[in-house]
Amino acid sequence: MLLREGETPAEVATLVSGWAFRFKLLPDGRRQILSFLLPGDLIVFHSLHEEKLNFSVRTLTPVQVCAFDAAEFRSFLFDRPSMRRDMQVYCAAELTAATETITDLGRRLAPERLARFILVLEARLSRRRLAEQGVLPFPLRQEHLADTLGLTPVHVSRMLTQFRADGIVSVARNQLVIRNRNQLMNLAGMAMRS
Amino acid sequence: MLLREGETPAEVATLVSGWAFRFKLLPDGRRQILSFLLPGDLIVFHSLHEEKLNFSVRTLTPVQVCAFDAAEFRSFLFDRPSMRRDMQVYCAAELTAATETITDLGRRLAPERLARFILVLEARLSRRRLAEQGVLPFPLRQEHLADTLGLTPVHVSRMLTQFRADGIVSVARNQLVIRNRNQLMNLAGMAMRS
DNA sequence: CGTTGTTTTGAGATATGTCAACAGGGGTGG
DNA sequence: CCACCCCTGTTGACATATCTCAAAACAACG
Repeated sequence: MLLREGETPAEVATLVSGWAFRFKLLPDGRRQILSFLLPGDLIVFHSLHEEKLNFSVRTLTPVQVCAFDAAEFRSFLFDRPSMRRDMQVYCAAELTAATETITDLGRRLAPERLARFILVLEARLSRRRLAEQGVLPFPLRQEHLADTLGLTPVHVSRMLTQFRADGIVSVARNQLVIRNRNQLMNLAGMAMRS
Repeated sequence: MLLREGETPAEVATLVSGWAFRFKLLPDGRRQILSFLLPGDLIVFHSLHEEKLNFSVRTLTPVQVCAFDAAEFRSFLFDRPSMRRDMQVYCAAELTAATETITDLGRRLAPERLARFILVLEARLSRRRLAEQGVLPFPLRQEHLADTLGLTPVHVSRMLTQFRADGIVSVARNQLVIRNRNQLMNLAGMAMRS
């Protein structure tokens, strides 16, 4: 466990290696995973300018982080125009991602959500050269998928076995392979317009 | 209709009076409302630093807007430290709101979602002195509620009549009154500690 | 090899969706 | 001022996606 909702961390950190995820816990134990953090991501970016963290963060694999003093980091950002620009872009990107997630959870069915999740994860990993040719590292348990997609672990299991049966993906321990990208994109409602 | 997804608006605007909402439309017609814009809100804040808008915006009531040249506005922001700070705070707030919405859609049942929606709407309106004592202007049709909460209009209707029957709220044309705040907060899972 | 944590499978339950008919309200035109 | 109409909301019967519970099969791991 890296950070707990409600804290005011004195440090800001960057994920150097490994995976983590941001999530919220409801009083009755339900959990919603907000996003996964990959190498290169700023860990508390989302609450950089809030009093208190409004989510928790937890590691998924062993990680290496690189920490900065929070106040120092903020003023550093504040003073450097190029950094400032970067942060704004980063912020816009996060808002865009959140927007997509909201649409997924509010208006898409389970198989659609799963398909999109896989595709956007692959895209993020590819950009970092962590995935090639539809082969991605995949440290998530089905419970993580469930808590990300707003589903139940058993329903995730059923959909994954369905996906496998249809030859769309294969997922072994810690590795996911996209076997039929067309079909996956169809399911995701991402038609290829040439 | 104010703005369409995919556009690159040359102007940035502030909502002076009236209500609008941001939403995404899926190819098959499903719609997800992302947020409502109230007087004082920046209309394209969420895509201020993106190439293209990744959502559409539409008015809910007649509105007055105050427009600025986008490029000018950006450099204005960029140069003024106090403005910059404001934007960062605004951005953090939006991210926090998005986080809540994701949790609502992913992990809460319909009545919970509805209760919370009403309460956070009231809070936003109160801060602007647009609501007093649990009486709020309410220009939404049930279809808007449905598209916000990831539900169906008929299910929203059922829940609202239930809420009314339980004496929790009453909603007439364009006005919603919170009649039993305790019960509403319970439903919302916002227990009052102390 | 046991043990513990994860995934799979099945049967049955439930929240929410669909379809369709009806009711009310408020505008519009005659 | 009335009659009509369209839009929105309501209600009922039924359909379905997803959940729950529980057991069994697997996998990882000491």
